[in-house]
Amino acid sequence: MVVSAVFEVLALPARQAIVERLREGPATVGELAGALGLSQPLASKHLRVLRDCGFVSVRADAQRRWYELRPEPLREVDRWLEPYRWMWEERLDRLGDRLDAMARHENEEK
Amino acid sequence: MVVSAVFEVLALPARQAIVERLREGPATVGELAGALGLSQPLASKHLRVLRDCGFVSVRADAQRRWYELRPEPLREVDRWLEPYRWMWEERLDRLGDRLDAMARHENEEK
DNA sequence: GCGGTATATAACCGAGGGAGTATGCAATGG
DNA sequence: CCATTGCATACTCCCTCGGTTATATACCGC
Repeated sequence: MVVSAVFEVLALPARQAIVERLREGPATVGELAGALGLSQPLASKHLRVLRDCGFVSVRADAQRRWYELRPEPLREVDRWLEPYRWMWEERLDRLGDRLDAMARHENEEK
Repeated sequence: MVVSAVFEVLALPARQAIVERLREGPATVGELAGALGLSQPLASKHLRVLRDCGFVSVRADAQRRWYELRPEPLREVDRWLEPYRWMWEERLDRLGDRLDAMARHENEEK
């Protein structure tokens, strides 16, 4: 999965809203459509895109489909962002601090 | 600046490539176009979009225009990502044992 | 000045994709 | 069984936007 595809998915406010709503927990198509003011087919279409990109997983329950948020695509964005963080995290503005951060990262990875 | 607009900018591989190239330091339009295989007008148009969204700033030097990466939009993405990080980061030790255990349980179910 | 360079912008075109409508289909519960 | 519910898909319309071409503007060296 290329990260630009992830950005493309999030570029649409409707899809971003779905992702944000799913942070609260799994939801069905009808719930999402109702909460976000989308028609049911449109919600289904967006969810299809989200599913194809790994943003969500589906679980069937009778006629209902429970969509759940998956971490991987957002994690990819997080990783893509990594080499830019020095631009706003002032703890790294000195060379010594960079090494310090690397050491901390090692520890955090357990 | 809405974060979905930031995502929209990065959704295009060409613009994402410009951003990545500018991580190495400022560059002129011609340099960027040459390095990324874009026509000059296209590079200018993408840079216009990037400028309108605060991704880059420009400095005039004779006929040259030096474009430089600005942190703010990417920082916005970083902030937007914040409430999702618990999904893949294990650093929940500060939230108490109960939440920590719940998160671990979630991960193991995958 | 004049040619050459570097960039921005306008005009135009074509494809892609978001949104609506209609339909198909499976599972449900009465 | 049959009407209803919940969802997915096909089809269509149409507008946005990426990309090319052409042109305008500003600045340099000579």
